[in-house]
Amino acid sequence: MTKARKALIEIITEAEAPLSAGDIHVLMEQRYDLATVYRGLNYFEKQGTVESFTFSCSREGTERYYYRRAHPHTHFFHCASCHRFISLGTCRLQDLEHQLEADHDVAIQEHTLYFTGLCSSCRD
Amino acid sequence: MTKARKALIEIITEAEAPLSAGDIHVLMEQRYDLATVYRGLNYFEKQGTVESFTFSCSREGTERYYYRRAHPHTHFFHCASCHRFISLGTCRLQDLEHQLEADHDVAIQEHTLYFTGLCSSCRD
DNA sequence: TTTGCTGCAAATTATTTGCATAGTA
DNA sequence: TACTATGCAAATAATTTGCAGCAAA
Repeated sequence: MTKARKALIEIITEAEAPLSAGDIHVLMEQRYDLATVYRGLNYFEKQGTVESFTFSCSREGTERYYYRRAHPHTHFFHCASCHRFISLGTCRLQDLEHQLEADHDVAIQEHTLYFTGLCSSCRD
Repeated sequence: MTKARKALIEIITEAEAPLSAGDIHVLMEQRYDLATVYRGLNYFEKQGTVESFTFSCSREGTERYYYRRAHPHTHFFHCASCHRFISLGTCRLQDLEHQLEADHDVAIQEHTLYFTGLCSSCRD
């Protein structure tokens, strides 16, 4: 475990919302190369410590966002106005997943789910 | 409505699975420029005729996949072995969405959901 | 010492855009 | 005719990779 990876996983663990590679690079005060950030993210994702989803937002463009994996894992809501992510607590898709497996004869291993809309502050 | 857009929406409408811009370009036998395909896709997505999600697959890399919007809309399962998309019928997230709106005080406008795993042929 | 990580720079790839031309209403 | 889409080529931007040097075990 190198300094760069320690810093990386610490930042992800303490973040309350998913972060892009660029976000993390900035939070590290650019002490490590962007390529190092990407390699670290891929490493942790392969380990299963981190998971990610690709998200498009008019302001930020399309980027991959990374967050610490929990069990059961978490999904996020993205506010289209203030562009913040809000954690929606633990995943509630188990029942649906089992129904879909039965109905369509597939074995589901993973899913990606996120929501967009307006948060309470931006709705008013 | 131009020829290029007619061809584009016809291909998407007849496809049983989401297609990438590259897929569509090939299905058009490259009669139209890739830039034209992208512009057409953005046009139809803004119209609400088409929707899309960004999907990463080891074989294909990260690409945006487009499909015809239905009401209620559809989600897809992607087989990690044969790399085919399977439609999972109409969306069953309404109840969960309302629960989440109540629990987290947000107004959900959209969601993105897809599953990965093994299809029945590849599971054996 | 040996293996694997990092920095740097360059490559890759999906997607977008500027501009002149062609097509549509 | 007037407006908008298309083709082509170049630009963007996120992410990956080769290679040489450095750090960790």
